[in-house]
Formats: sequence, C-alpha cells, structure tokens
Amino acid sequence: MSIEQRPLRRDARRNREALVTAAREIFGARGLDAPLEEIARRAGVAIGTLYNRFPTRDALIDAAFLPTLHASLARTEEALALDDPWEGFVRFLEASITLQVADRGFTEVCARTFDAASEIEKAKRAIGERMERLIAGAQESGGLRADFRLADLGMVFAATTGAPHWRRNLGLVLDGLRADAAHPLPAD
Amino acid sequence: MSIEQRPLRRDARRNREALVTAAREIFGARGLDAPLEEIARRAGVAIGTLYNRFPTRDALIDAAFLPTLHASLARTEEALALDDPWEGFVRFLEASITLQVADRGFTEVCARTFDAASEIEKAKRAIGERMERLIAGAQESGGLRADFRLADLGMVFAATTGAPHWRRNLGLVLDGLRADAAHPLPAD
DNA sequence: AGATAACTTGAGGACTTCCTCAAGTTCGCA
DNA sequence: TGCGAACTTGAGGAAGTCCTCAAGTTATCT
Repeated sequence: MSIEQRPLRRDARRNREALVTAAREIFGARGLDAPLEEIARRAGVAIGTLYNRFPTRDALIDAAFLPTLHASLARTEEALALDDPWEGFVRFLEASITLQVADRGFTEVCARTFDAASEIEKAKRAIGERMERLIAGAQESGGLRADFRLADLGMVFAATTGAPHWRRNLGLVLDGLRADAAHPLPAD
Repeated sequence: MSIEQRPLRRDARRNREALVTAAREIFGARGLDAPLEEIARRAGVAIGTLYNRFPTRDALIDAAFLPTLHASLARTEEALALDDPWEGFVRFLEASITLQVADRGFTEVCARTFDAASEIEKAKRAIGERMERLIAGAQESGGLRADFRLADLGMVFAATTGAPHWRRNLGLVLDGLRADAAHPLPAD
C-alpha cells in the first residue's frame, strides 16, 4: 500500500506545528484527557482544523509525544554505553523519571497502552528492548538482583513518578534492587 | 452548638442505607469520580433523594468509607500488638494494601486529601498516629531502616496499590526498607 | 490575475454530568 | 382515619465535551 503523502500547504503546515506544540503543553500540564478544544484554542486555530489534521485523539498524542519518546530512546542507548552497568541502570532510571515528572502527559503515555500498531507503541517496544539489555547487563555485573524483570520497572516508575521527592523514593527503591539486598520474592 | 439530629423516617433510613451501599460498590469499582446518577440508579432511588441525603459528593464519600477506615484502624492496632515489630510493620502493610487493591475508591480515599475537618481526615489522622508508632517500633528493633519516615508510606502504596502483582512489588520495596539494606538517601 | 484545490471556520446536534425545585407521595402520630 | 410534616420524584436548565459539515477563505500554480 502506497501512502502517497503530498506535502501540506504552507499554512496547513504552520497550523499543524502549532497544534503539536499546544498539545505538548496542554497534555503535559493537564494529562492526556485534556479537552481538545483547549488545545485548539491555545494553538490559535479552530476546533475543526484540529480534527482535520488529527482525526483522533490518539493521532495527536502520537504526534505530540514521539519526539520525547525518541529522546528517551537516545538516553537509554547512552546509559547502555556506560562502563559500569549498574551505574547505567541508575542513570537510565533518573533520566526517565526526570522526563516524566516534568510532563504528566509523558507519564501517561508511558503507563497507558495504545494501539499495538501505533508509532507510540513501536517506540515503546524499541525502548523496552534496550531496557532488557540494560537490565541483563546490570545483573551480570552483580549490581542488580537476579530476579528483577522488565515488568518490575512499572513498580519503580509508580513509586517515583508524580512525587515531589522522587529522588528520595528512588533511593529507597534502589536499595531494594541491589543484588545484596535481595530476599526471595513471593511466587507471583 | 447543638446539632439537633432527629432520627430519620423509616423509609428515609432505608434509602440512606441503600445509597451508602451503592456508593461503596460504585466508588469501589469506578473510583471516587463516578457519576452520582449511577449510584442513585443502583440504589433504586431518584437522583434528588441522593442530593437530599448527601448535599455534596464528599458527604457521600464520608458515609461510604468511614467504616472501611475504622476497619483499617483496627488492623493497625492489631499490628501494633504483635511481638515482632518488623513483622507488625509488614502485616500492617499487607492488610492496608489488600484493602486498597480490592477497592479503587478506598485507594483514592487514602491518596486524596479532604477537608481537614471531615470525618475522613480525622480517621486518617488517627491511623497516621498508629503508623508513626509502628514505624518507630520497627526502627528501634533494628528491622526498619532509621531514615524511613511516615511520608515514605506514600511511595510504598504507590508502588503496590493497583498492581496485580502487588505482593511481588511489596517484596521488592521491603528489601529496600530493611535496616541492613540502607544506603544514604539524597538530602531531599 | 484568475482558477481551483486545499484548507479553515465555528455553529450546532448529541451526549454526559451536575444540581435544583415545584409537585406529588408516603409515613406515622393523634 | 385523617392530617401535616417528611420525604421522594424526575424533568429540566446549565455547563462541558465531542465531532461534523456546509459555507467561506486562502495558497499556489499557470
């Protein structure tokens, strides 16, 4: 299937950009369920224009958060490149959390599950794959407890994201993730 | 000030009861922002009756969750009576989390802050006071890390509540709360 | 400059939730 | 039994949000 993508007319491109910017701001402040009318207003554009460009809320979310997701991916690769794998793991967590506490929309993008075929989910899968490697590395080096799983990151983010004292909370959680702190976990 | 409280007429009392029951069910399933009309419908009562009995949403929340809060208080006292303070601390967490995962409304009651003069907040303060003692005891016995604070419980609940694997998550977090796992925390 | 496809506009219908209040019903006392 | 106070009812106005579409505007190409 050829997705013939004629370039947008100049004014349309400007409007599209304004909408994405506004969406990032509003979603960031009010969350992903913020009224679309507010985004249109902030972009200085009629609500119809928003719907012309982004037929669904998810399409707008995609456009608004893909860049952040890609930045996040880059951070993950940086962490992967560090000498000390445990250090890399911690750095990655700090970077992810920093992004999320500054942006409620991004937090929700990370927590919510979207259509599996969406760009967002594709990007999240790509990040997940690096995180797997990060975790495996930190475990082989003996820093991270062996029974830690990718899915446990959800708990780490739940514990830290959205709290003003996230560094403290992360400190507490990390002390439980060190290999030498590990006690056997319930069978799940 | 005398709050002359004439007993309700029999039918009114029945309706009140039905409303509180319905509220517990609906709030439990859908959260504290669930439509009040749905609660009235489930109670088999007109929306006007709900407003007659509970002029504000908070009044209904109060009536619906005070019993659970008192149950929670009882659990805290039980935990306080145990021989092993660390064991008591863990039991208390397990009991609280169990209550919360079964009831989304209760989770939100715990997380949200209400009017300081409300019954809910009074009960929460009472529980908080026992939790302080529980924490102090667990610290003196050398089980719980010395730098743990009451406010850190928020992180513990955030990490466990709402997850299907809460026991696993609690296990991970607890490993970070043991005195011998403690690394210095950021200055906050 | 003129034509036309591309784009924008915003009023408006549909829906949801809130809360009120005038009218109707029911309880329980005398 | 009958009366008055207590209680219930549910239609309906207000507000917010969604999404559409017919009419109007504008960019771009020749």
